[in-house]
Amino acid sequence: MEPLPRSFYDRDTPLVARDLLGAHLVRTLPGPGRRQLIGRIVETEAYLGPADAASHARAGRTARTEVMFGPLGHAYVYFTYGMHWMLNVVARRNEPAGAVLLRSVEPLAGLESMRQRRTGLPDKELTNGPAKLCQALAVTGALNGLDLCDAAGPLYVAPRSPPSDPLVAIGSRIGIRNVSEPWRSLPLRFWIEHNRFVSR
DNA sequence: AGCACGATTAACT
DNA sequence: GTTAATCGTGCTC
Repeated sequence: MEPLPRSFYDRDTPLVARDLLGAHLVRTLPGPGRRQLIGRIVETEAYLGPADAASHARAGRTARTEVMFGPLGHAYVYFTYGMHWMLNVVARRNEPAGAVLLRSVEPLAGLESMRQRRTGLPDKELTNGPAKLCQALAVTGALNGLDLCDAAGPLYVAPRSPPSDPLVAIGSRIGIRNVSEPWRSLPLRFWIEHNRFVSR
């Protein structure tokens, strides 16, 4: 399947976050089988440039944030809470940095492999959170900086199919309670209404 | 060199 | 509803 073109990510970060809803996240596992795990993106958040107090980019250009200042459509994968990985896609326009956090996907293919990685948990908890989907799809820091516009690579993003627009709900971002206003309350979280794999 | 805290999760009362 | 787990990052001294 064709990946979303790099130009898709060359727009205001919130627009990209909204339009990623329904798109497919395709993870090709290493090894002879090249088994594919697929998740439909159902929840995202936009993180803007250095002015955004909730974004890691607030620290400016550092070793950690470097990817967010780099080429569009690449993966920003970071480690947090001493145990979790989070996956973002670099997207921005007229901003020095910007990325979309993928918060939840709906499992479409490779469920057996996801269950293996998420042992003992019910299917509805497989990928309904940013760290959960990384664990289910075997996304770690090894994929940081990866080009997500390359379908031959281990991870890429494909357009939604069918291409019809999903019903989108909008709210404030999660997990940033210590962040100053207005950043804490900006409507930068997007999810597909009524989807059962949205977090919370 | 030390420290506070985090774009979270799972388990618990 | 609360809390432990667990460590990289950025900031202060």
